Amino acid sequence: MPQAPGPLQNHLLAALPPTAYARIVNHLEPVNMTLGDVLYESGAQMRHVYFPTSSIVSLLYVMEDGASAEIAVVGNEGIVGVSLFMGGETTPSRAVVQSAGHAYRLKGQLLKDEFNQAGPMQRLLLRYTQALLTQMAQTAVCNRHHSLDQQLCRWLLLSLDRLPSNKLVMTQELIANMLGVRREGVTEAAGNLQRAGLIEYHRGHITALDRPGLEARACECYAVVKKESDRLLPDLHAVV
Amino acid sequence: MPQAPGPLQNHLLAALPPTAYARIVNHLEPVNMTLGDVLYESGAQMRHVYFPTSSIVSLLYVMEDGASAEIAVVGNEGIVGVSLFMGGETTPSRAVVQSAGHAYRLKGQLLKDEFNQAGPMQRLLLRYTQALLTQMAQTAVCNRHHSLDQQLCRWLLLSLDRLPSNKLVMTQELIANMLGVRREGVTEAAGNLQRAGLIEYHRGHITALDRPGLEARACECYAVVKKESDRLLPDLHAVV
DNA sequence: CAGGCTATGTTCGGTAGCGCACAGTCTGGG
DNA sequence: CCCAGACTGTGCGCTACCGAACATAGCCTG
Repeated sequence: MPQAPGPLQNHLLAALPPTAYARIVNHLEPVNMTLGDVLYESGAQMRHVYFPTSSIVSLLYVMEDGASAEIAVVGNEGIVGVSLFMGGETTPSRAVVQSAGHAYRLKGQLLKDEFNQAGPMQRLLLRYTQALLTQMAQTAVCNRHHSLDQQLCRWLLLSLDRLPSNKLVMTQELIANMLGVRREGVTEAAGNLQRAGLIEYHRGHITALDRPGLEARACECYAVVKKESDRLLPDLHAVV
Repeated sequence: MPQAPGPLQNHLLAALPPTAYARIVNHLEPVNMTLGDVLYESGAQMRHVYFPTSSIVSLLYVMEDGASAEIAVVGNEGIVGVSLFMGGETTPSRAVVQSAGHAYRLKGQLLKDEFNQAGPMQRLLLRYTQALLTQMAQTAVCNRHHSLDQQLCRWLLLSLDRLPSNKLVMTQELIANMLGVRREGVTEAAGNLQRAGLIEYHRGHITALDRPGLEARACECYAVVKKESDRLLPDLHAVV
């Protein structure tokens, strides 16, 4: 793996004013995020929050019978562990690394202290949480109304938005877990996209070939989430 | 309609310490909520937040083609308009009165001022928002995995929890809009429940006959949301 | 008390996705 | 270099739900 990206690759950290950033920077620990790592288990107490830089984390709900569904996805635009500062301390969902890479983590108490200053960190985190809310809402709508083809496009786009390249490492089996569908269904949908020349699939490696094509094929859900994220979240001014 | 319930019928207002409550009580305006009233349109600026007392409000997402899906439901346990204090000011969803009754509303700026005191009101609203997050997440899961029968049970229970009696006024057509399914599907599912002796249905009037039976027939989603709400939200100590 | 509207019930063909079984095919480790 | 295991592709029958069309029944209003 190449040189670990700096903390400012995370948009939230990058958007903090220097004084706020200075208060926490020495407490940020770099973490290697390996595919499949479980950051939080459902209902478990969280010790840290995570600021992904080059990794992607999925928030999943796992049902009693083992079936699962992705609730939301978090990359370098966000933070994993909102329930810490929202006051609940835990959530009924699980956080799993969906795409390997790096992140910085911060002790929960330090984040809460900073949040409780009611300054820029609080404003930033709350706006991010609202974006997360929109993503969850749109996931619910999408699960209700849209075809697997469309949902796969949405999912690919959400992931691609959080990665520097147009390639992602992800088996159909894992995608099926995220989307809460059968593996065979993903095989078929991915085959459709491949035949349409939108992606190239090869044993756990997906390359997006035609991003506008994917956007055209996705349902409106992707655009809604994207637009709302762009509206709510600050631009990344300082890229280190 | 009988005597309007007092503000303390809303659990959030009731949980405020006297000093915080005193700051806003004179600004609370009673509102009559009629079935179908639209409190907020998607993307519109919100002037007020609403604290339901005896009414229920649905948060809906309406798609480009007119199809809709309920994202979450808010009753006397909560507040309508979280995006105001979360910092986004608007959301892509619509808030519609699903069950007629009363509410108190508060000017947006006053709520924001109180929220920004970073006191009990803030803690309360954030915990409520986390409960809302859980509800949305579970809606997404439920839409993915559960049968219409189960979803209808979940939906009925969520509504019944927010009403004083075991009756609700709601046509199958409206339920279908909420759940994002066909009206005929609701007819069939409701027929199943009626034949099982769980509910009685009569031209827009539903009476729950066997609540434990409904809970047994609902999917785990209802229990998850309920449990998490109970955990996150304060008990209603002062009932006026 | 007639007529119209609203709400509910029923039917029927079509389809997306499920569950299962199994067949290829790539790849890394011994 | 070879084989076990991981990954992907296919083919069934099945079910839940969709879309549309239509039938009935309660309720209100004139």
